[in-house]
Amino acid sequence: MSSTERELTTTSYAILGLLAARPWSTYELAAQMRRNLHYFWPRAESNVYAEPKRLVAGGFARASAEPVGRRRRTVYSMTPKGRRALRTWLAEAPADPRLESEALVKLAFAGNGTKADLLASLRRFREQAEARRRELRAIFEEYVRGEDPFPERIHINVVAYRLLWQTAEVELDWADWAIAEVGRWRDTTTTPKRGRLVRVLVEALGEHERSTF
Amino acid sequence: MSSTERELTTTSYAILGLLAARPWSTYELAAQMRRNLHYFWPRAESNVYAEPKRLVAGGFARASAEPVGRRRRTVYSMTPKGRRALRTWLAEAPADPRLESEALVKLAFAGNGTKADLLASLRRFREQAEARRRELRAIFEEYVRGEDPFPERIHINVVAYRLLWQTAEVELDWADWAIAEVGRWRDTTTTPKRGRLVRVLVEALGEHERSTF
DNA sequence: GACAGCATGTAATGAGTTACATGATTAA
DNA sequence: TTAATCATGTAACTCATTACATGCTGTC
Repeated sequence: MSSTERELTTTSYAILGLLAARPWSTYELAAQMRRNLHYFWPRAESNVYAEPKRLVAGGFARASAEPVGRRRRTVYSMTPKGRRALRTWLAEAPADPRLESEALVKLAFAGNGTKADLLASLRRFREQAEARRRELRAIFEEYVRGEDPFPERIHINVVAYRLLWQTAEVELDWADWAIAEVGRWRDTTTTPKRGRLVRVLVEALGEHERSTF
Repeated sequence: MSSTERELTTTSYAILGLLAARPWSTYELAAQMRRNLHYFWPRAESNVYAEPKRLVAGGFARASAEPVGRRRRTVYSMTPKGRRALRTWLAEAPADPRLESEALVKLAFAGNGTKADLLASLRRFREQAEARRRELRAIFEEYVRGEDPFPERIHINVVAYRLLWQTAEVELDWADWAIAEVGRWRDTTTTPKRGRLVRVLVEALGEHERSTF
């Protein structure tokens, strides 16, 4: 409890959250991060090896080394202090979400490149969204078939996955529309009829009015 | 062109993209990043002060110092090398997008906290989405009134903003639904009727089938 | 017995963040 | 003339990434 103790990061709490269910080896933690958290808290694997060490240093987790042949495998488990920290953190307001999309940056500055480049970038965006939707669908089907690995967490997972699914849907639909729209342009710098573009915005706003009021 | 030259990051290209339009002072760059890029490439302001220096070091931009009272103000502009680099980058495939949502991490591990905590977190998520929608609506209305500051970029901005808007909409709708759903739970750990939860997933899938096939 | 892929890490480096500092300008 | 806020940065720190390394295990 020294005052020099570092603050835990969201990544710390993500690991703690996993440890709250049961002890995990680092590799299992990495696999689990890749399978699920990766959609809303992506981190490189090496981080998943580093973070538990920090948790142990702070007294939030315990490490036990099991030999596997000539190598060691470290299995981490949670301490009461870790559990308290997790509970406290869950009561705090979440930070603002953060989206990083290189495809949108490229779109924003597309005027400095060719129309073909922009279309290729949008198509890539579309593929990424479609890949995500495919992965989510596979998970959904596990649930429908009753083969989900953590049935006691289904209520939480359904809520979370629903957002991810709908986001992927919106991105896909948008990508199709955007590709068609850009396809109508002469090039990336010539502005098409302003009236039509403004109408797109008004329609977007309008859909909302209908659905909320 | 020394081989020790560092690679440019997406942030570098974002700044280059702005410089492609005209010279900017660092403060203006920061303001512009805050106003627009922030939605899909959020960066701390200090970064916006550091990045142009790296661009200058690499020969991608030029800095000119203008005194303002006893202080200096640095104005950056683009070099031909910078313009070439930007064009080349636009032709490359965009990296995978990346979403970081602490609210979703808290949802994923909500079983370790109270229902009240989870609801508070979801409400915060909702507020964040609503704030974003409000900001976007204000920008939209500028366009509708014909008061947008860069009318020559309207075709690009309309495409980009439409995605941001629809994403905000989905998040809002989801948040409302999620708050209602969690409201029906006894607590964060008791699993409600599995059948109903699975139906939610099936319906999500179903909406898609209808709209695409 | 070799090869692919799974499992388990370490090291170096750097982009980005937070925190701090202070001059200029405007409104009250 | 304050006070607030706009404008303009610097410094320290660290989380996270990329790149590397190597043991284990099943299979052909």
